[in-house]
Amino acid sequence: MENSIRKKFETRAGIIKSMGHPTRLFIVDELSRGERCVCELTELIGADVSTVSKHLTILRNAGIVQDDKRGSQVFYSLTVPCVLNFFDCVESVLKARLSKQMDSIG
Amino acid sequence: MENSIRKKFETRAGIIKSMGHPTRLFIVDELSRGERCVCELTELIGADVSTVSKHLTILRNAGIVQDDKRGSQVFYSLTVPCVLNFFDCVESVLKARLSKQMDSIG
DNA sequence: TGCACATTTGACTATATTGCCAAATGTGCA
DNA sequence: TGCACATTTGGCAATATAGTCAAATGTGCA
Repeated sequence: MENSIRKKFETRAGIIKSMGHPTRLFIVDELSRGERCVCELTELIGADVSTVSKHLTILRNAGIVQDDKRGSQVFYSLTVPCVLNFFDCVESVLKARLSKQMDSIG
Repeated sequence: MENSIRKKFETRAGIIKSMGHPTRLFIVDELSRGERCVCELTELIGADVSTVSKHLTILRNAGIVQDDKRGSQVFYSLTVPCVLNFFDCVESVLKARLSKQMDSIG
């Protein structure tokens, strides 16, 4: 694969990869219903704040979320709504997976 | 996070994660133009066949691609066309990232 | 059967990711 | 200033992932 092509796919894969983690996908899902501060997300996820913060950093670096510091809190929100389409497609994949399973059982 | 919720996001993140690798994203892109055998993909990617085969296994297990063995060759194709929407959204994210950069430069 | 070709699998090393704790940083307020 | 709270960062151990080579498997054909 030519180098500029490889770079192109590295950049794009990086964006997708940032959502390829259960906690981060949960965050995206949660932010689809509005902005949330780190403390709210931490409460919902039930992990260490530092862990949540790092996941948010990964999503921010990818460009999936943006942060808004207000007072001592930091509110995160989605930068681009289209990431929600991922969920629909993932459901299609799951559906296709199931019908394949059915076929194999007969 | 409750256990059934965690599992739900693990399953879905796994599907997304399978596309979060440059080579695998390239494969998805290439398959959007029709089925390809392992040898063709290997040629295009320029990596070891075994590496390509393993990437294809990951995509197959995720449910993104399906294989069709014909003779001594194995042809891969997309199971669900909607994964191509990912590309459009990724471009939006890149665009948003760029305009943010512009803003920060002023 | 035996050979050429296509693909997968196993074993291994190198590298990357994750999560936790502790410490640092930043903010508002008494 | 000093304290409480929110968040980020650094360091570290456990785990997961990626790539390579060698070997195994499967197919078609002479």
